[in-house]
Amino acid sequence: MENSQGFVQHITAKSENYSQWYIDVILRAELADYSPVRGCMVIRPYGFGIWENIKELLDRRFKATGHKNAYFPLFIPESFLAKEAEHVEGFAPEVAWVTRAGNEELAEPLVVRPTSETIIGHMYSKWISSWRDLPVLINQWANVVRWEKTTRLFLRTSEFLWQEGHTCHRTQEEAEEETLKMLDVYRSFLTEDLAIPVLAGKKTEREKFAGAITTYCVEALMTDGRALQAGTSHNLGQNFAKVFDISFLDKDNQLKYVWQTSWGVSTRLIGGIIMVHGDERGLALPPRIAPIQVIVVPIMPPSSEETVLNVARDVVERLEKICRVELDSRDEYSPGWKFNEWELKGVPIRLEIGPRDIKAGKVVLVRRDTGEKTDVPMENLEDAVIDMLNSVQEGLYARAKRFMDENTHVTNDYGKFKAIIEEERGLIFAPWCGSQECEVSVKAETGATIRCIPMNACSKPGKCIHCGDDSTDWVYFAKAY
RNA sequence: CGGGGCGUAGCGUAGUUUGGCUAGCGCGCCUGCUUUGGGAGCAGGAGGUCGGAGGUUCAAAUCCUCUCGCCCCGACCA
Repeated sequence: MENSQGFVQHITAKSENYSQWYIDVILRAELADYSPVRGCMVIRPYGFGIWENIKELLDRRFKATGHKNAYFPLFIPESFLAKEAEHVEGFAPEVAWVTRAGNEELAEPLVVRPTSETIIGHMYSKWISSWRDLPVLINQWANVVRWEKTTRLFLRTSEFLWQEGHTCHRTQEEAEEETLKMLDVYRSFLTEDLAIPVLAGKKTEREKFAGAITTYCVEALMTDGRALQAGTSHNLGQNFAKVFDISFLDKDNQLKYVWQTSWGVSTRLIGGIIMVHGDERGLALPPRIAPIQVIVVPIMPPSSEETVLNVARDVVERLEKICRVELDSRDEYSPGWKFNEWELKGVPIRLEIGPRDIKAGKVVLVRRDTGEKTDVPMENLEDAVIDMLNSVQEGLYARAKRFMDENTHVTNDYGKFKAIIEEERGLIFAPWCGSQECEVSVKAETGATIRCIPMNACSKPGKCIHCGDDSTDWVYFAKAY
């Protein structure tokens, strides 16, 4: 496939077939590949590099808010999952079972964790006995398994990587505070590090986590106009504390149940990055999480090959101190080929250096988001690279924010609502009466769901988009992944 | 899980309707030479049990049955 500019030849045009474009980008940029096991994917080194950067930056934010990492088992006794009624109902259809080891049937079947509330709850009940043991602030980086009927690379796979935070608190207020704090960690992480603007809000009863009192979320808008749930933070109340008997003696000598939270983001974020920032040329990675931030492409005609390579190596050596840089000195590919390849892979900055530059004492920087080329004197190298990395990070965010703003519609006319969902998609901010009947009907009639009730509630009175009764909230609707 | 489509070399495909000898082409790959500022050129070369299993037939990529996987559109979920 060749687009009008004649650059990218190996990926489907984004404008023609978004789904195929998405898959092509992942496979061609070598982020991931299909595995021999249905619904499972292999995350290749370049894709895993993105995940490693996500982990590092998020982990730093978790540590800064007082959390510590731990690891709980992959296998959970069947009986645990069954203890919380809503929880088991929510997850039962998609759990994988281990019923046999070698030739022996297990006395109690084990489930492969779809999430770890239950086994962590069990452990917490052993560890907590006094108000002095609280709060417990633990996170785990792990894989989980949910047997999915329809899978899509990164967005929904039967096994995926994520982090799940699980905390216990002395009071309801403290748990709510933690839930919102971690939601804000996600919000700031997505906006600052992934350059993805989000809506932060609360899920409706229907959309909330199985077993939670309240689920908060960050929702992002993909460039095809569909919303993606990018992260969730749950206030679990005392639901799990009661069934796993996580209790403590409080200051007033009363035995009380703890108040819990859990929160998570997954490798799905990588799908979000692709669909928010990617373009006709392929991936475009925010510098903060790009495995390679600067790719150095030497232009080396045989006569000056040694000279150019030596200067290029010096440049790499200088840049290694301030960013993630690599040298592409492969001789078997032409410079033009490399330009396209690294653009497809979304590297934020390309640094070109050839005989002409060396003569002039400069290098050429090309930014991925705009394609703009800049000559930079050799002595300003570090400053220019740092400035440009920041500028690309901001540029990607600004572009994504503009897209989200331009694709957020406000209406209380159901006819218009249907037309928007049908024709242009995007987010629709509309009044809602609060009833599940209307929520379900809207979904059945348009395919759109309530993505969230925004945090800073809109107090403007309105009439429900569906039934016309007085609204309780203005909410965001969208078709979602 | 329902409806539709597709599996032929690493990738993209022709051939399948109407069975027939050695399965053709492009890209990529290997070797050599020339090249190098937006996917370089020439020459030579390697690579296939046609997704898998069974069946029909003198003969199967092609027909039949079953099965696995992927994609698209819906229903369900991070």
